[in-house]
This record gives sequence, structure tokens and C-alpha cells, in this order.
Amino acid sequence: MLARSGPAVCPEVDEKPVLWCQQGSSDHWQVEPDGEVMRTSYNRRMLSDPSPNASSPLLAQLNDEQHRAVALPPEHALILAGAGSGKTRVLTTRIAWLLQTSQVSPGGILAVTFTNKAAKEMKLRLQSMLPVNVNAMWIGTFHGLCNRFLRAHYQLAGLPQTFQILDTQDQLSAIKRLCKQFNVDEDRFPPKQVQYFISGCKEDGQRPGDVPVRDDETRRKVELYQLYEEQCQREGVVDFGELMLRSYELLRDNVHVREHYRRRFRHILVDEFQDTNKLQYAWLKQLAGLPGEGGECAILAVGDDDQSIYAFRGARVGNMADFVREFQVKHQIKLEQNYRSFSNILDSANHLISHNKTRLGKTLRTDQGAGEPVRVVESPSDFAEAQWLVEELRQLVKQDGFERKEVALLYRSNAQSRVLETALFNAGFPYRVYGGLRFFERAEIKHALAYLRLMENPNDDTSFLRVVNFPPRGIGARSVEQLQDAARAAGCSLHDAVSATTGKAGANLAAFVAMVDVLREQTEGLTLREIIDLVLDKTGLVTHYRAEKEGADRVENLEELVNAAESFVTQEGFGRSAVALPQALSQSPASQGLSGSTQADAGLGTLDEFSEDGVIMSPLAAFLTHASLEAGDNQAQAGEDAVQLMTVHASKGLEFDAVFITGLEEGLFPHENAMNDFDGLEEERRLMYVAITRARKRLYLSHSQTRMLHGQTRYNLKSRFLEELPEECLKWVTPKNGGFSNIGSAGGGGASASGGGWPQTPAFNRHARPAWGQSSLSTETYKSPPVPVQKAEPEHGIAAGKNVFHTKFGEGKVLAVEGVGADARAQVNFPRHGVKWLALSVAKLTVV
DNA sequence: ACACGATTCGTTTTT
DNA sequence: CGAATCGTGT
Repeated sequence: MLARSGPAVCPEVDEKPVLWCQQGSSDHWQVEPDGEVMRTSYNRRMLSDPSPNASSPLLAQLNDEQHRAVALPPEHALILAGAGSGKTRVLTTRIAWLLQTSQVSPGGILAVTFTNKAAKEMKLRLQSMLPVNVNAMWIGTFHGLCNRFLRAHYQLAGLPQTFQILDTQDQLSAIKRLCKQFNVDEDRFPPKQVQYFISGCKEDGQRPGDVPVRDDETRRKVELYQLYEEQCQREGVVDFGELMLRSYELLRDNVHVREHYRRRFRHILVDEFQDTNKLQYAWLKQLAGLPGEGGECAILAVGDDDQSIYAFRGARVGNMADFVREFQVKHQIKLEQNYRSFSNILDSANHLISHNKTRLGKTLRTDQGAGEPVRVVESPSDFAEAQWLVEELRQLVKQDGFERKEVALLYRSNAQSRVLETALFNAGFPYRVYGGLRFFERAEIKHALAYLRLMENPNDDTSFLRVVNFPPRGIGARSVEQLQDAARAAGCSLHDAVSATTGKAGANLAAFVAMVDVLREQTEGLTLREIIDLVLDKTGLVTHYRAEKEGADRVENLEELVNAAESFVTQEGFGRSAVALPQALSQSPASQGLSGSTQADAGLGTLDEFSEDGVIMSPLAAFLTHASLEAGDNQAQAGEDAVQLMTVHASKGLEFDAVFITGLEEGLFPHENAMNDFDGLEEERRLMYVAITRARKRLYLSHSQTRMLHGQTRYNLKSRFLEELPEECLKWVTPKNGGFSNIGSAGGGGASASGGGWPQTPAFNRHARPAWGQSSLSTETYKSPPVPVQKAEPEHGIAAGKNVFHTKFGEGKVLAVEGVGADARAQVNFPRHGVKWLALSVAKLTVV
């Protein structure tokens, strides 16, 4: 095996880690210690070693870049994989190659993704490449792997063996319950906001005691966080953030566990690395060990900073630079060959994204020809846009021979789908909408699951409350309240408090608890299918929905739940009674140092203080976990040939022959709300980049002069992104300077094909104004930024460079201060909320 | 306990 | 505009 990372490969370049180097080009990127990306001169020595093993047939079909990535030595590496560059192929081929060349046994591999879909895809592809048991590897989502880990070490993690997982809905209702119990003013502390706060803390790795408290509001929120944690612990449930955080803490605090896994996993592969948050990266660090901590494993991180579109939910692109620095990454490879799109499309994407300032830098290329020009279309209204779309779609299918399912209609926000749907529906054009309620999130399914969860864990108060009176059985709000009081007084779960209640309310409650208890006994030893059938019957759920006039769909869904359970059993191999999870057999501590392929398969290893794998779980428990971690598909009619409607976010990772990007208007795309955030505009631009790169052959960009939003007609300027595309790749299907989007310069664009009746002075969307300092591309003129006032230090004591605290946004750094007296305002960069201008007379800012 | 009007509030999303 | 939640009346 090759030498591990240790001393820097290029001593002459001192400690400065090289973030990027591109073979054959004259420059590369370097990351300064403060994280800033700088361009420096190229150093040929920094190139990664050529592949030691070029003969494998696995590698035959790869291009040079991919080949280098797949055959890297077992050292940390970062692959910057552009859209359509064969990222998943590299990832899976890498694993296959490592196994095939006996560099690692399946048990030594951990591959982590963000979505179940990606994990499934990876396993599937691997299986088609090699005759290998993919279950011997740890392949899954961050949360899925954490769950697996915590199930194995539930005692060390301080969890009951039957711990259940709260999804976002469950978490919110648990928080609402908590707020009610502690008489929290829901106007001052909306449960949603408390939820956001708690999730944010966990993502930052903070327990209640770690959160800096500077004002009463935060203090109260931290109290609630603390209470919420106690509640979850009492009830034996964990939320998504807790899965991550607790796994991280267990690795951090338990040296035996940590050492064990560090010995075990020789190769960690991370997909979509640009989407990792702080905690996920910290978790990876614990698992892999930094250089100098005796880490023995090699991380292969694959990502694309240009496709980072989840900063709004805590993703930190900066993890890429941190990874390179902290792990002393020596191998960095760019995958820039695109196999998806014609060059007009690709050049458009490249040109657009080049407007972003903070990039690692990467330009996609293709061998395919120019292809068709990108069509830009303007419509007078959202309604007309939808009409035109339907016509174009018809033509696309009839004349140009596109398959319907190979066409996607993309939009920035879900609300935009309605007009499109209406038009498609009226035209009788087959379509399919992605997004919305997923299978396991439907109310009737959650009800059924709540019964099942109560059978597994009677202390799950969230589930208890969900179904205690559903279907209605005479247990009203006041009975429940009494029960909650009793439980609180006794410090026990609602289930346990029932026995103490009296009266007819108590009798109803007792009957409910008895029903669940009886079900638990009756279903022992039954198959999962039998269990669920029995529960649906005995709880009266099906009967209840059958009696409802709108309940047919719900009954159907409940029947589908039985099917889902059935296919879960067959797919996951869960039999009748308790079974061991089909996981890899663990290596014993004695196998330390071995990455040999025989060791892991030899038998169940013994571990001193804990058992890692071979977790015993009932099929029901396994199914409930599955339901919590995998929300299920939105719609099942997959086979139908229908045009696909989805948000741009949802389209990431997909590709289509033809793509329509609709609603390209200022305020919508880029979205007005994104403009407040730090990096907001650039993230919107990346989003646009993702949208463009979905298209293989044909791309339409469409915007409308007016749009119905929130029941009001809004007059929007066309998106600045349209101006950021290379003119030579475009074809303006409607006159570029026609219509109202150019009022003020073109002199009243009468060329519009609109139905007339426009107001003389359109009420331009007041939200659409760019923030100060941002370039405005439209013809509208903006006030220039106020001239900074440099006078004597004002009494507020706030000045550029100082750290301040704001009750809502937390701590931030002052970038600039302007104006005096009542007019004074400060520009502050808040890590979680971005850059904001705050009027000092209004905002409560305290210098830290 | 439940039904029906009044209200509020509107990005993006996975686990 | 339309959903989702809220509050009041029976």
C-alpha cells in the first residue's frame, strides 16, 4: 500500500494547501488560510501521481480525468465534478476498482450521499459492475448511516433500543406541545422559529449549553431547546439533527468506538460534498481522523461548488476549502468534460456562472457540436406563457419527435406550477408534477405509523397524541389535557399516566391504551404484512376513511402502505421474526492494520465493549425506521410518458432532452427573498446554472411581463440572468426589445404581442430592487449608494470591523457604517443570515 | 366534538 | 388567489 498523507508532497510550497490544479493549464487556485481563493502560478510537481494500475477493464471507458480520479492512490482527494461530467460513474468505479484490485475489502468502504435515491443508485451501479454484496459496505445517506451507527451503539449513545425518528412534522408538533405545556407566548416564539433555532444549533454542533446567550430572546429559546431535548429523551425519540449530532458526539467522546471505526473504514467517499453542513463535515473528521491524528483512511470527496444551491439550509461550500486544508489534500482533479449538452447550452451555462465571484473555477467543455440555439421567449402574462408552452410542447412531441418524459418544465418556486398545470390539464396534455406531499408524509399514513410506533415504543407521546382520538373515540381536548397534567406531575409518559386517570374519560383512555397493548401482543410473531393489516383493521382507520366522502384516496393509500411493507420485506430481506440486519460483519480489534479482503468476511468479530453490527431488530422496527428516513416517492405513475414539472432544486442531478425554464423574472428568479442573504444572488445564479445544465438538446428560457402572485398582478422586469448569457448562443423568439421590460430605454415598447390594456406606468415590483452595490442590468435606474460619512466616532460605538449582536440575527461583523443620528445605518454580515443593512435607530445592536 | 367562517401568509428541500 | 390555521358557534 502506498504511503499515507503525512509530510507535504511539495515542501517548497510550504504549508499553503493547493486547492486546485489543472493539468495542462497555466494556473491553479490556492486557498489562503483565511479561506480566500487566490490564483497563483502553476506548479507541475503538484500533479497527482499517475495511476499505478491502468490495466483494469473497469477503467477502459473512462476519460483521462475520470481515470486519474478512479485510480488515485489511497490518499485524500477532492474531485471537482462539473454537471454531466460522470460524477456518479467515477464514484462507483472508484469503489469497484478498489475492491477489484484488492486494496480494500467491502467492509472497509463507507460511501455517503444526501438522498436515498443517490445511495440506491450507487448500490445498483456497483452491483452491475462487480459481483459484490453491497450490504457489506456502508453506503447510505448521512442520516441513514448515523441511524445504523446509533442502532449498533444505542446504549453508549444513551438511547433506548427502540428509539424512533421524528420527521420535520413530528418535530414541529413536539415543539408545539412543549410550548403549550410551558405557556410560551406563541406570538413571540412561533414554534416554527423555535424549530428552526433548534435545528440550526444542532447543525452547528451546539447543545443548549454551547449556545452563546446574549439576550432574553435567545435565553428563552435555549431554555426551550433544553426542554425539547429532555422531552425527546424521555419519549425515546430523535430528530434528524439529533441522529447526526449524537453520532458525532459518540465518535468524539468514545475513544474505543472512534478507533474501531477509524481502523475499519479505509476509504470514505462523499458525494455532493458542496452540500455538507458544518456538523456533517465534523462527523467526517471524527470518522476519518485528520492527518496527525493517526487517521488511516482516505477520503474521496466529490462535489461542484457551482452547483451548491443549499446554503439556505446550512450547506457550507467552504467545507471544500477546509477539507483541502485540514486533510492536506494532495490530489485534486477537475472533471470538465461534459457528456450531456450541446455547446450552445454549455456555453450559456459557463458564461452565466462566470459572473459569480466566489468560485473555484472550472469550465465545462463538450465534444458535441453547437446544437440548436437557446430559445428565449417573452410572454405578456403567466397565463399566455403557459398557453405558449402547451403549444410548443405539442410541436416538440409531434413534429420534433421528443418523448414527453424527456421534457422538463422547471420553475423557481412551487407556486408557479399551478398555471402550468391548469393549461396542461385543459389541453389534455399528460404531465407529472414532482414535489408536494410524499407517501409517508400523508396524514392517513402517519396515523397508521403512529399506531405502529406506539406498539414499538409506548412512551412516544407524539404518536400517542396523534392517534389517541383518531378515529374519534370520545377523548376530547380536555381529557387529553388532564392526562398531560397527570403525566407531567408523575414525570412519566402519557401511556403510563393513563392508569391513574378516572371517570368516563379515563375509561376511554384506558380502552385506547388497552387496544394498543393488545395489538402489540397479538402481532407478536406475525409477518409485517399481517401486523399492518391487523392494525388498520382494529384501530378502525380504514373503516373511518371508508365512511368519509373524500376518503377513497386515503383508503387506497392505506392499502398501498401494506404493499410498501411487503416490498420492504422482500427487498430488504426481512423475514418473519427478529432478524439481524444484513450488515457487514465486524472486524475485531485484532484485525487492526489489516485491510485484507478475507478478514471482514471471516465471521462475526468480537468487540470488547460494544457490538457494532448484527443488530437485532424486528421487521416492524426496521420498517418504521425506513418510513422515517425515506419519505417515499411523490407519485407512483412512473411508467407513463408525461412531461415533467418540478422546481429547479428538484431537477438537480437529472437530465432531459428538452428543458423549459419558466418565470425568468426579477424577483422570481433571482428570487427577491434571496437577495437579502449573503451570497444570495450568487446562489440564485448557481441555481440558474443547474437549471441550464439539465438540458441535453434543447433549452427554452421563458419570462413573462406580468404574473399573478398572491392574488395580485405583478409587473416584473426580465431576469438579469438573461443578460448574462452569451448573445451568440441565443435566439430571441420574441423581439428582445419588445414589450414592457424595456420601458424607459426603448421608448414604450409597443411591439408587444400582449392583449393591451397595460397601465402607462407599470408598478414595478418594489421588492425587485437590487441591494446597494449590486449591479443593476435593467433599464431602471437606482439611487446610488449614500456616501459614507467619516466623522467623529458616534455614540453608538458601532464601526466597521466590530462584532455586534442582534436579537434576531445573532452575532455578526460590521462591514460599514453610514449616516449620522437618526439616519445612521450599519452593514452587518451575519453568518447565518447574510449581509444586512440595519438602521441603528431601529435595530437593537450591541457591540460584543 | 366538530363544522364552518375569518384570518393570515405566503422560496428553494432532504433527512 | 388558495392553503392552512384559528376561533367561534352549535
